[in-house]
Amino acid sequence: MRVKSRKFTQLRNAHHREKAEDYVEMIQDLADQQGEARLTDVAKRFGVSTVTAHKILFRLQREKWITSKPYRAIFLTPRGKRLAMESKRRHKIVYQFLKKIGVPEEIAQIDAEGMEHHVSSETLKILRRRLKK
Amino acid sequence: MRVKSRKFTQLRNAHHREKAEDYVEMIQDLADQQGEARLTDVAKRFGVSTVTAHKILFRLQREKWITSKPYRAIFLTPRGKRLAMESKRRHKIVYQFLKKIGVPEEIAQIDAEGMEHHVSSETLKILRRRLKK
DNA sequence: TCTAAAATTTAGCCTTGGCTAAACTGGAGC
DNA sequence: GCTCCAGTTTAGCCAAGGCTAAATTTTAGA
Ligand SMILES: [Mn+2]
Ligand SMILES: [Mn+2]
Ligand SMILES: [Mn+2]
Ligand SMILES: [Mn+2]
Repeated sequence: MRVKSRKFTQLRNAHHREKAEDYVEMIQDLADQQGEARLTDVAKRFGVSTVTAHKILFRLQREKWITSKPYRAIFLTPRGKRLAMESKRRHKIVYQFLKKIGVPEEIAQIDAEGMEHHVSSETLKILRRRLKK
Repeated sequence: MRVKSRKFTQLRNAHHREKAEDYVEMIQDLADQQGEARLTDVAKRFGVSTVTAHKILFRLQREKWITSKPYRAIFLTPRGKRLAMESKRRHKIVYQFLKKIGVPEEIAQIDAEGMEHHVSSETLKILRRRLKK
């Protein structure tokens, strides 16, 4: 009986992980594109205030996904790098799958940004297999 | 430039709508299955305390998705009924699509519970078309 | 070098959605 | 009709993630 509610519990957990996934992914992108990730750029790309971004980054530092010294750039920990790679891979597969079945690029981008966090590894495997065909 | 961040804004909006969608869907289910939706059953099915469910239902009432009198059952407004129907339809299509491409039932249930809220009407149309084939 | 602008941090506010403890109410059953 | 119990509500706590205003630090340019 209580098993019925498990999917909602997992949904709540997914939402807790979401911010971490999107942020480490973004930090990796910025490091690749600009050499380093700065708070201002992170905030700009997410469309939030620097204060909000700063608070989220503070939590991510506490949770050991990133490191940074006051007023300096942000770096991924090894653990953070791993999460970034996995997240980017998942993101790309979901996005490409959507495009493959005929979703317009812009819409695929929006949908993938949300869907990616709710795709299990089992489902991901199946999407990837379809993508290769 | 600021356009780049739109997908994240939409993601945040989707998360605000999520609880409303899942709750009205559940209220409709309970009404169908037990004649009426009671707070205790709603809380049980979501795996949260009655206090949490009560607070969420209070907000949904404020936002005119539901009505209820103190210590009484919960009812959907016309607007709430419409949202429940649309949500259930979207949920079903996503779930069935996942099963169709080979995702095991239990996993499809979990993934669909999260993914459904991030599937645009354009993507939904495409999933439905594939489902019919 | 010094100063002003830009970047970052801090303070303090709000809403949502979690929780436990405790109070209250309606109704079932004696 | 009364009692008591299950169901509901209220009070009060917490964390996350949104904001603006203000303080602080870094850095670029004259
Ligand atoms: Mn995302
Ligand atoms: Mn649903
Ligand atoms: Mn759902
Ligand atoms: Mn989500």
